[in-house]
Amino acid sequence: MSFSFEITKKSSEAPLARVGIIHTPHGDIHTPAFITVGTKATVKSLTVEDVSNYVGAQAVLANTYHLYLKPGDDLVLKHGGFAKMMGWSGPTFTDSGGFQVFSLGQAIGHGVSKIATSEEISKRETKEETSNHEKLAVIDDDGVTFKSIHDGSVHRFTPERSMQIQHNLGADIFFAFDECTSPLAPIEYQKEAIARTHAWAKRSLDEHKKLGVSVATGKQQALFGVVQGGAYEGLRKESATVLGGMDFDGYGIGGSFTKEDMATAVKWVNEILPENKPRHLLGIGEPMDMLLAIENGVDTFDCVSPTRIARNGALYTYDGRININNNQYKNDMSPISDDESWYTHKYTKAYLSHLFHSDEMLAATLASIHNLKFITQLVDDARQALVDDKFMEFKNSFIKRYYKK
RNA sequence: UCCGUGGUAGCUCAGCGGUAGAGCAGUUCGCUGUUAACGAAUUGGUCGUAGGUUCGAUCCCUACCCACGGAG
Repeated sequence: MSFSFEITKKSSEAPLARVGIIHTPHGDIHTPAFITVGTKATVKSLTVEDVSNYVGAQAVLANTYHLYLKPGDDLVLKHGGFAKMMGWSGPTFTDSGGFQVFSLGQAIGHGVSKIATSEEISKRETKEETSNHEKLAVIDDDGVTFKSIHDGSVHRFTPERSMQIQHNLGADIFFAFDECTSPLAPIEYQKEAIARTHAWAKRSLDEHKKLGVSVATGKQQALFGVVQGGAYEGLRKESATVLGGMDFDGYGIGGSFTKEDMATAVKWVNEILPENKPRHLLGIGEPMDMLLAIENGVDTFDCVSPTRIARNGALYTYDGRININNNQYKNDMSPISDDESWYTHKYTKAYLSHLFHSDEMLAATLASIHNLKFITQLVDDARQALVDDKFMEFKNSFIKRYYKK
């Protein structure tokens, strides 16, 4: 089976929202779907059985930069791709390394997130000057020079190189090499950056066509272009128009956003992108953000948040986020999750609290299973609500309960 | 019984004439295409007890109590 996308239902309530199926050589993805992140070919602290049986994940996303450095894409290739290496038989994605352009470049050392509040953006000058940290990613028009996070060795990524590595990694769906910009970058810089990203998109596409099927899997891979443009309407629309005109199999919506109106930026883009191709919102995974994005036509998501905050003791619940490390849970005999069908129903909050306070590895595992299940289930439920023409009701009741203060 | 060393935050310890600090633990917050089992903030102490010297003692002196080591 090769790659294709079919829309099985358009929402009667929101003009951009839809339900669909992404067909890949390794199975179908029912959309909207949350894609679990496994950066280094592992969903941190979980086995693939946890990921499929307890989380119910449909697909896994790994990272080009990290696997290229360790263990090396040649070694991943020897396994027949990263999915085989990690024992995952379902659909897979790889990110291109474009996010590391930001996270190891502008972001490093001064705690800038790709999502900034409008207040932070208005104070951008003061924040940008505090760059006493050496950048590990330096951009030029042809590509990016990275310094390894492991040993400082120098590595060169170009669109072509990213494609070659991703062909070795063998994901069903992979992304063009792009430049993820800082939300604090001024519009002049964002303009330069999307010009680069568009040129790199074309080069990515050309190289992918030249390479043919994945050497790792022998399967045809689907390439998604990545829309940039930050929080600027004109740039987002321009990027969607330019990339939408290229022959990609689908689209990633990447880059930085303003916290308060991410959904607006998604809407600008999705009104322009070809309707019949899937849209992946890169690196977004907070409940509210996802629901608004689904409403505005996003099909898939990936995000490190569920697993990262899990390892640090934060859990999603339908009544909002909790920190299981808090004193009140030491004696809380209620189950981690209320739903009896969830794996984490069998354990008490007091037990998980104990595991965290004792620095036990199982703490990360149970918390990660729980958070991934929560987020995956949320998107699955949203999909069902779309099918049932009850999306707005579903969204509003979830938000009312989750964000009540 | 004698000699020695030491008793400072819950723990391990630093400080040494001007009424105290660190790390960890504790408490709380933050993490959105993973440089993250990470980062940040913050609560804890009449410095073993009782005297003495001194303008002033956690610090110097004496006695006592406790712990550890050595001798017997």
